[in-house]
Amino acid sequence: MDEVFKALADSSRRQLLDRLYDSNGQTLSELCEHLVMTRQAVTKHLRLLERANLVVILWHGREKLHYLNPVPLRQISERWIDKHQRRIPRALSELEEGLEMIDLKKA
Amino acid sequence: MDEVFKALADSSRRQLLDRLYDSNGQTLSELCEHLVMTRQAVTKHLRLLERANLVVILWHGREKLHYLNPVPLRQISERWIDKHQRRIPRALSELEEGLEMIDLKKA
DNA sequence: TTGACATGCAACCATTTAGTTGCATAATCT
DNA sequence: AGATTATGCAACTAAATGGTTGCATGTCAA
Repeated sequence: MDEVFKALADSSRRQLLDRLYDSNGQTLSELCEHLVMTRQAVTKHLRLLERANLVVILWHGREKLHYLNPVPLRQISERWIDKHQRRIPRALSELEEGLEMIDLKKA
Repeated sequence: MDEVFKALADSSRRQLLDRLYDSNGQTLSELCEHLVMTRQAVTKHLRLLERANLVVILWHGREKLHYLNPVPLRQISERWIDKHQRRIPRALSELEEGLEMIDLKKA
């Protein structure tokens, strides 16, 4: 799970995922086209995404095709994010309690 | 949104959020108790969480109380993660297409 | 009022990260 | 076969990150 969070931490990498979302199965060169950095930098980002299993690679001759794998995203949602999200009302009421407690002391 | 993803990238910080999930409104010292690093390191992590608005701080005398704020998590879910998650079936069929395309060429 | 406790601030350090440049290799096209 | 294209690999650099230590400050309690 750590690798997925780490992979998502960089906005260039999230951008790459977004570009694959728009058009899946792009080659490395295609992914580089609208980006400012060098191809080698993009390669490194994609390698991280691949390690985190967020992107799957298919070789087609000398071309490297990149496909999204949305499963790890579902996993971090299910295992972590949803848990915290479900507690929004409770967290807010606890914060309110905290505020009251402080004000009581002050009064 | 970037700050939230960055904040979540570190496992110590996710752990801190988990500890607040178990018991909201803890002081800095309390949060330090079961961790291996120094108080100052924890402070830095909490500062990042605060900047990302994942944690809200209430001062109570000399004590700093930390409360969860689950809203940013909901936001990154709504604005980013859900979008990608919703496309699981499509992403998988695109990957399949890719595989077929390659196999066709080979045959 | 003095001592203990909760926290902040600053300087420093090692590692990781995000990027670069330069060169090598392999597939494709003419 | 030769030129072009798609990619990989390695070495290097600057900046960010995660951690430390040492000392300062403010609050509480005896």
